[in-house]
Amino acid sequence: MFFIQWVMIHSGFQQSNMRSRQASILRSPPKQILPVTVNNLIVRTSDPSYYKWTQWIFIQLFNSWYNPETNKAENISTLIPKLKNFNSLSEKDQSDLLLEYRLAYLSDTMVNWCPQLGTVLANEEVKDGVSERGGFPVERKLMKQWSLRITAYADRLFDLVEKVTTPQQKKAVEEYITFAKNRSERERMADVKKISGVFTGGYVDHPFTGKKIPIWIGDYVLAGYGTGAVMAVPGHDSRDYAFAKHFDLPIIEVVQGGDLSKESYDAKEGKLVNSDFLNGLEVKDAVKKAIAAIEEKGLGKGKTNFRLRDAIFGRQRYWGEPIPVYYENGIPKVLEEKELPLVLPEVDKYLPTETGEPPLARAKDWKYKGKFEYEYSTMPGWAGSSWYFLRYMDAHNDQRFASKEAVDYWQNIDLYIGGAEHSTGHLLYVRFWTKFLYDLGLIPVLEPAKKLINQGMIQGVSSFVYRLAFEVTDTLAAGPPIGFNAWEAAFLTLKEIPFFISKKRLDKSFQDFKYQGNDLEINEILESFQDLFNKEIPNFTGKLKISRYTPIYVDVNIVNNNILDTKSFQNWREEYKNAKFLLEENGEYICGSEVEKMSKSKWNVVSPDLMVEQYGADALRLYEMFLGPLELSKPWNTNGISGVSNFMRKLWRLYHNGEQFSVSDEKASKQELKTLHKTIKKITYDIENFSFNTSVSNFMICVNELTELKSNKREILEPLAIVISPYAPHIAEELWLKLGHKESITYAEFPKVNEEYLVESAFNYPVSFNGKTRFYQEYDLSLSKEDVEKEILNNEQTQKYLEGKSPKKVIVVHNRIVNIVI
RNA sequence: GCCCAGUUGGCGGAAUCGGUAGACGCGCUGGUCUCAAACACCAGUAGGAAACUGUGCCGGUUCGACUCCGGCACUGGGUACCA
Repeated sequence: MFFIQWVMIHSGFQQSNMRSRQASILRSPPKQILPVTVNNLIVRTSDPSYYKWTQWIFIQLFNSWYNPETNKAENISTLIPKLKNFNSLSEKDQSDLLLEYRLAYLSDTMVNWCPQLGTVLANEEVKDGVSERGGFPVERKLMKQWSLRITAYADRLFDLVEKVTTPQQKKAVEEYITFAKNRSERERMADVKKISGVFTGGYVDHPFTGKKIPIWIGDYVLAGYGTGAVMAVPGHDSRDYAFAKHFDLPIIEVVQGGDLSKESYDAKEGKLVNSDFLNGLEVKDAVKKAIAAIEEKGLGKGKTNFRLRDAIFGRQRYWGEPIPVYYENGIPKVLEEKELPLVLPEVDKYLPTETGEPPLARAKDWKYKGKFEYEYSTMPGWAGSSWYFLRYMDAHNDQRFASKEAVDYWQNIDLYIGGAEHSTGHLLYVRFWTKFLYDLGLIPVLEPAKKLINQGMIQGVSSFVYRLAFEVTDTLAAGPPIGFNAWEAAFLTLKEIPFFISKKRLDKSFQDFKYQGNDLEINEILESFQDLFNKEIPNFTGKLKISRYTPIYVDVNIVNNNILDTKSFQNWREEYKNAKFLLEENGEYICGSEVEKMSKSKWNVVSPDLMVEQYGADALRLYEMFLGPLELSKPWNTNGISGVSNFMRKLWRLYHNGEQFSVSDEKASKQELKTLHKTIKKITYDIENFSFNTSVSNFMICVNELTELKSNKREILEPLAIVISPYAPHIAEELWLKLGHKESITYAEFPKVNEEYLVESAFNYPVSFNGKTRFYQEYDLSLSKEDVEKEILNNEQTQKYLEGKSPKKVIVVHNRIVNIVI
């Protein structure tokens, strides 16, 4: 099923870019890969008939608060009686007060504001304090933003005991609750080498020993961490340790196991020492006991702190669902259900206004009831995707997000497969919205999915070329003065003729982007470039100096095995048409490479379309599975696809004699049945365990064995087609029709294993000495453990390895292994 | 920095409960077919002459460790406005 989402533009000014991105998303994955296309189940979150309900859910969030007593979301009306003097407040004050409780609320949040672009930037769009696009300064700015009170659900998002969960989900939950802190703090944390800090002059009393402890401020401490308690463990935290060493502060060992004169002991394992009533306890127990003791003394209370922050819900972009809010005298109010959807208004440009308001502020006469301003920010990309699993259940309902019958019937997703990179954002919000809708009694489930698998991502292999930067020296000093034109030409040449150095040669001469030393290699480089240079400008007398190099992403489609096609490179971009290269001795230009996420900006995207054209959709499907475990990330490499393609040809041949379809109705042999049932057993196991890569291997083994047996029996080939159909649906369907069936193979029953065919009569024992396998010995399965032991000790080869000694111990694991300890 | 995952031949990977390391495929080498090439087919392919050694590194548990435990290194992902 397809899921088409908003495509956001990065920064307002690239509409054409936006169109191409949208197109590329529509194109991939190639729809032939999917066995079934259910056209009426396409869900577009950008379609008003869909986002009407996204807006509707937002209104429910606005109208709700989280009741800590019942531990669930409730309508805001149940809150009002609990608020003192609520009715005597002004309308504005009432609104402000309620906003402090609503699950969708306006708040002041810190954002990366770029005044020149007039927009808020993602952290990843900010590099070294300037915008990635355009290099404009970025400042941290406090902004009124719509936010969702996801923290109200922190306990429940983290609470794994709550009804449904799987180990995978637990893992995912842990990923959700990741560290939250703002950028400047992160930058300070990253800079751990610098140790700076100061004694404040103040002291605190130790709650248990009563000793006075001086308070220092360190740069590496997070401002938001903890709640006012003073904490430092110089013996057992490497940063605290470095800090204490630097300022010569006392370091007291409290956990045994390290050597504090040399380094900190950070491991949280070991017995406590120098800790009064905690001495002798393990760290875990000591923490519990210390918290209990603090509570007993009335000094504090144990509390679990979640590293979760409320989710900012407003975006200063055009492409997104309008937030169904208008302002009446500065008071935010939501639309009524019958007024939905609030559709995106037309604007002249997808740019912020001159005064820095979001693009929606450009819309002419876009006012609620003709007089009240709408909210100008839009919803983030994840808004629509936070509930689309529900819409699939009833995609065309215009009365409700999905009918009650549908949500009761379908419940939740059986299996959610998504990349780990989605865990933090998307999944967190889906689970939050699901719990919220459950609280309101709108859906019967607490979790969007019964099971969750984090599939690995197919990564790209980026290639780099290295451009050298030169300086011209001695232009005036050398010989007769050269004319202005020659001098200018030199600079133009440097600009217009980019010089690229091959990776291996680069590695010999450069470190950390800087040219190191004046070795032979680099002189050679200079000479060869000087030659090129002098050819370009005959009367040039200046000297070249290499200053540094810059790695540049190069389109992977013109690189093969790290070797650059230099001709194609020159044609790739106008600015490189005069490019010169310093090659390896064998005349090749070697590129640098790195494995990373596929991304247009990294020029490492390979499209599967070509693969489908060349090998077919089944081969691509099989190959993708064959690449490795579902949960592992790996770089996309098409080198092995011919293997699965060959396999499919062999499979086809089993059912054919030359061009002719040929399947016999003879009884299958024991051997053939064994091969078939072995395969059924393995594939059944693999499907249950999502181990699709080994399935493909086993189909190959099966087809190889059947080819060997020259098997073309219907009794074998018919079940085989069914077993393979989930993996290679197109070819299986075609074979199925040729086998004479009228109905699609999709409806055929999956064959069951018959263990009878798999029974063996003997086992070939690996015989090992001190754990090393030396030879094999076959024994009948009926032989008991004791008999095997007796037999093996009398074995001629055993005697050879024993060299006359008598074994200390003989271990026989029945039908598994023999190990003799000498 | 913090959180998560991974590291096995030339390459992708297999080994299901602690019990035969390298299944299957790619690549490579040699051969058959061909005037030749491609395709196809056959054989070999962790290293080493061998004894043996080998699953990122150091240590531990065990008769036995890719698998379990402790520590470390490196790579990838996330870190909240890419979705």
